[in-house]
Amino acid sequence: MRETTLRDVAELAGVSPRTVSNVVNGYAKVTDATREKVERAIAQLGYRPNVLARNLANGRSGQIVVVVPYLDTPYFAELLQAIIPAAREAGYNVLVDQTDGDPAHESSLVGRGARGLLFDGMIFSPLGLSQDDLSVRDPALPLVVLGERTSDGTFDHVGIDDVAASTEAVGHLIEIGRRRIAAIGDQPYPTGEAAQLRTRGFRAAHAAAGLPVDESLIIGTARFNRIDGATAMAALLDRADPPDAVFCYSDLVASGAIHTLLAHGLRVPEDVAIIGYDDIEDGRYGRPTISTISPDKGAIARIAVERLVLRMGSSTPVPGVELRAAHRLIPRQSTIGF
Amino acid sequence: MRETTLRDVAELAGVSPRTVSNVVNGYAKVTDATREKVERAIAQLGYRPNVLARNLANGRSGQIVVVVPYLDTPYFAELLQAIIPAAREAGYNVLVDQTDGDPAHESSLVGRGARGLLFDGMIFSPLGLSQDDLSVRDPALPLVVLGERTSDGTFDHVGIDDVAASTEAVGHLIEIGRRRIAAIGDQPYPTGEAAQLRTRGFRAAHAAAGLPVDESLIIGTARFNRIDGATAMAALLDRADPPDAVFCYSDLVASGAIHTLLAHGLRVPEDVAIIGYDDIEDGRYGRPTISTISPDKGAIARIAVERLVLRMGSSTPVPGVELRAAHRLIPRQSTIGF
DNA sequence: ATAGTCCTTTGCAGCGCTGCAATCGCATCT
DNA sequence: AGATGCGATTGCAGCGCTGCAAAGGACTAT
Repeated sequence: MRETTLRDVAELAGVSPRTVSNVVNGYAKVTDATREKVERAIAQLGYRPNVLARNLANGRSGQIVVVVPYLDTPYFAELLQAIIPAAREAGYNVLVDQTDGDPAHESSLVGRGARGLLFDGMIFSPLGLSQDDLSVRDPALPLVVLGERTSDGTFDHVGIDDVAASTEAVGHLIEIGRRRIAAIGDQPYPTGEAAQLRTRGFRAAHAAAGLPVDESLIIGTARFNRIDGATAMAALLDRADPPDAVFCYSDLVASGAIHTLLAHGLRVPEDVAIIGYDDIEDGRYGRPTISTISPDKGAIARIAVERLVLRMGSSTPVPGVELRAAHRLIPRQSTIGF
Repeated sequence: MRETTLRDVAELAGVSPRTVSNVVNGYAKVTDATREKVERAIAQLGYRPNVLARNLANGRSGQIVVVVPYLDTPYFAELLQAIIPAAREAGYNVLVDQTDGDPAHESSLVGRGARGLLFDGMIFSPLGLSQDDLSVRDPALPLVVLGERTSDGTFDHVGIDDVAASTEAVGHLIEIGRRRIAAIGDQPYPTGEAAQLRTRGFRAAHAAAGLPVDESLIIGTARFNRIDGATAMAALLDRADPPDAVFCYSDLVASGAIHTLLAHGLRVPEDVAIIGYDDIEDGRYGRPTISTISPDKGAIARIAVERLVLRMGSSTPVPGVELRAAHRLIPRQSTIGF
């Protein structure tokens, strides 16, 4: 049994298919009488537009793809959670893809031949991809990049001011009287741009307060996971001169660090104050709750979708811009106590 | 500038469009000579098939949608992480949707008129949806349901044997000598089927060991999050007779419970043993690592996709079946120590 | 040499919808 | 009455691809 088509509806309603199309799309001027007739026919036949055909006819798919490194990282999951409704509101469906941070996979996605025309645009949050890889992409694909990149002028970039945010975070630790402050999460290599910006903020805050930086307190980690935080914190505690505060490059790292501290019988924040980054939901409910830098995820999602829609709608190239979403410092129990 | 089409390639290669199509799709018999000619033309023009047109022509979109209640729940994120590659291997793209557990949203998705023909099938992990809601859905939509439901015969259901798994989990606690065992996560109302199965296993394990069940040790929670576990555990510790072990209905709940225990200066598992459910990544790296029931997520994903593909490919109704993926008990530090 | 066989290649038509521009019908104006 | 204007409706053609069945070509068998 065939699905009912526009033509079927038109026949029943006694109008042309084109008019039915107009009704369905709310186009143009249609008399109330005609509209009603058509709508009755639609209801009677249970007509549902064939999205595929519509897409082909007007050359767009109405879908955008959001590419993240890991779906199971709370930050990305929460971001996605914000992007999906924003995109839907703009009339787009969201396809999700994950790359596992694999550079090959990441560049195959932005590169030519991707997946044909299944999506009209892409919101991409690269991880293992360096700046160069982004430049060899298909220039026709509307692209908005999230995170710590800089636009080469052919795509938009949305992020928060990481250096400023990190400076605030560390400044907060200094303000509450801490003097031996560690940093967990540095990644001093090409694909570690995000981490490096945070390290820069770490230094800036020290400089602003006239404090020296103990380089040995900057601990590198391969990723920003709980286990990384837990391990790094354990290493810090093994030292003769453990820190009295730690700036963690993600809330997951902070969570791992806190875990280690509690397991060692230390108190947070009394013995060691901890501040994280990302403001994931877990951090709001743990014990202690985690002080953090909260990027405005709703704004990031909204801005990203808005820009992407703009790009997709334009027939001429849109110059790439740098866009900043707001962030704020949220002091919680892990720095200011109960 | 138009994208190059099949016709352009055909012209350049000096063959018919149909032959180019055959080459692109690896169809039928094509001479090596012809194939090579065509492939050269494709490369020269940078031709990419228009997926939209292909979809329209053969009446399928090549996409399936996976609907989960929350994207930011690790269990769902990990499941999705398994489903996406499995679907891709079968030639399908994955659309992701989340319902926030909202019954209205959930039923609008499975109901008629959903999103037209944008997806060929759906893998659905309902939460707030009761059995009845599932039955009023569009019968033409191939559907595979995950979790703790039972099929009404028009769709497939994939899950693990929750009662057996829960029985094993609690049996393990009994085996290591615990006698006052609590359960955190019960949901004694219509949409709490998953929870109820676990409670049933909890009772079964007690019965098998000839132990009485202390009803007051069965704690209900609204969701399966960390905060729920933390709160419930705190309540248990306030009692005059706290438990010596807890069966948590998810690893997140377990994680929250452990957090509370450590914060109270108690030791896990020495003072209180904890076992979770889901085997999420966090549980493998925390401290202590969390003993858990590990559903074979890879198998769930594979089976779900396989069945869905079968349904989508069949023109006649496929009877719905109940499918079970394997699970296993993984004892870790939170029950057997370091 | 002719018929028969088998494999490769082709042409046609159409998936269901929409952009475009033409057309129709009606009311208003001179 | 005829001309003019304007909004509502329509027809055409085509988006780019594939299913189908038939045509073509090369080769073998008689």
